[in-house]
Amino acid sequence: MYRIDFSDFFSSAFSVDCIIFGYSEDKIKALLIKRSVKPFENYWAVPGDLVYPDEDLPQAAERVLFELTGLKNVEMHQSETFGNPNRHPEGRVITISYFALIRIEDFEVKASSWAEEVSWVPIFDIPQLAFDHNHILNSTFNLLCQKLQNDPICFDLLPERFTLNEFQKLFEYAFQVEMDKANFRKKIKNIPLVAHEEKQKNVKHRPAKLFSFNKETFEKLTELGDCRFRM
Amino acid sequence: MYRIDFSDFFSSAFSVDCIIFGYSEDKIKALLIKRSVKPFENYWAVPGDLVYPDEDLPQAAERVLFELTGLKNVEMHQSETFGNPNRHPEGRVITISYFALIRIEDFEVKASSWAEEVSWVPIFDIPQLAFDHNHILNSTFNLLCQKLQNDPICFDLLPERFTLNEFQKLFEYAFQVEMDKANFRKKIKNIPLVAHEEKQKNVKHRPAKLFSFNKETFEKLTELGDCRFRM
DNA sequence: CTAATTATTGTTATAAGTACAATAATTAAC
DNA sequence: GTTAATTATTGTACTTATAACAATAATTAG
Repeated sequence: MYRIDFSDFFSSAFSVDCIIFGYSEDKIKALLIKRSVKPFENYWAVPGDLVYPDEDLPQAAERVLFELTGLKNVEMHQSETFGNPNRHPEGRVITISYFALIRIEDFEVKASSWAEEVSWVPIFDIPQLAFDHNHILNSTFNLLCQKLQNDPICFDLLPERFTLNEFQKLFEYAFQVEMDKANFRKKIKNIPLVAHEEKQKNVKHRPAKLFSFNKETFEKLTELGDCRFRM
Repeated sequence: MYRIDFSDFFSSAFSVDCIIFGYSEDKIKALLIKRSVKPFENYWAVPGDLVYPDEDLPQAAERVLFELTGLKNVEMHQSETFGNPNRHPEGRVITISYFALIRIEDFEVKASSWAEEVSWVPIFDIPQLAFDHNHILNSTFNLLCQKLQNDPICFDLLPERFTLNEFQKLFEYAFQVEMDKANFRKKIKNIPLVAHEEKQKNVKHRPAKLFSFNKETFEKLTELGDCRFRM
């Protein structure tokens, strides 16, 4: 027996918002779209849209991201849910935010559907966004920073082959600090990076060696207790 | 201009589920209720219910928790959102889970509304629960373990005055490991605990000194960079 | 007063973190 | 070629943290 009329509650909608992080030119960036529809027409926003009534949330996030930006095959992680009754001017819309980390250079983005433009914007240079998207983005970036400290997800942002300096500068940018090169190398020395013969190109100084990260190797070591990622 | 009929999407409901963690008898426990209504009548479950159409999510979590268990004035934190289209047998219900950490001995819980019974159950002895509540609870406990390692939230579970052994056993239980007493004390020596004259009572051996944790003191030190909680 | 029990503090060795210095490899200018 | 400029990489000395284990201290129960 139900205590109240169940159907009274079916008067809300859900959306997903996708925060896509990338890293280039020593900066962590987020993928934004320019809205061509009301409300907040012509505002920059995080890609997001309503979820179909029978659609699972991660699938919705993938679909919406693809429709607006052309991005597909990116691994999405849930971050936070925003449900203030007034957050959407047209009705009660609760939004579940998802985030992904991608290698900017491996993907091509292209505005489509009601997205007029797409752009990678450095996380510390975000303009005023539609809805409560500044709040959503900030909150998700904080979560990213948490995760950067406890899981080896930085390698999802770095190119497949990277220099130790690119690696270091990712953390310097995220936490807005300067780090000592020698000490950074000591700190990461138990992460099983693969060193390649190949070197950095097109630089006007001594080129740095390139490294890559193998997730499987890392996880094997972690299981044995021989390795733990902590920054 | 909208691209499709906006109102078509308003056909879902949402709920909040409240995971309340406590610590007693050297065990981390979760507060469960026994359902007296369908569906899943007579199953144990996490306290949770539908959100009113104009209600904010944290408020809904507080209200629902109070209605079912009599608990109030607990600080709720959002954890994760579960939206599988089939998770609720009666329709599309997306649930946002919240968790709180309380000192069991400071609160009284009492079943009410459609909760027939309430009980504190050790986290490693949870029975089969209603809906996808086992999944929700496990996932939230994992989140708790993450947070236990990076923030001084263990002191929300411990009594206001605690022994170093109670402190240690909280971590031993959470991570199911044994720790060396002497080394544990060294590890926590930069956490600014207040030592009291008062000692443990009603034990049949040398009583331990009681300590307490001052959040403000801790946060001042943290800002200065003199202190960082990591376990 | 003594045994039992747990609290608390020490010891030693090894590993990690910090600040700074030295050396190595490359390009560009001459 | 030789050299200056630039950045990569490695090293040194000192301080702190971690780990395994041992010793001492305070209390209760008898």
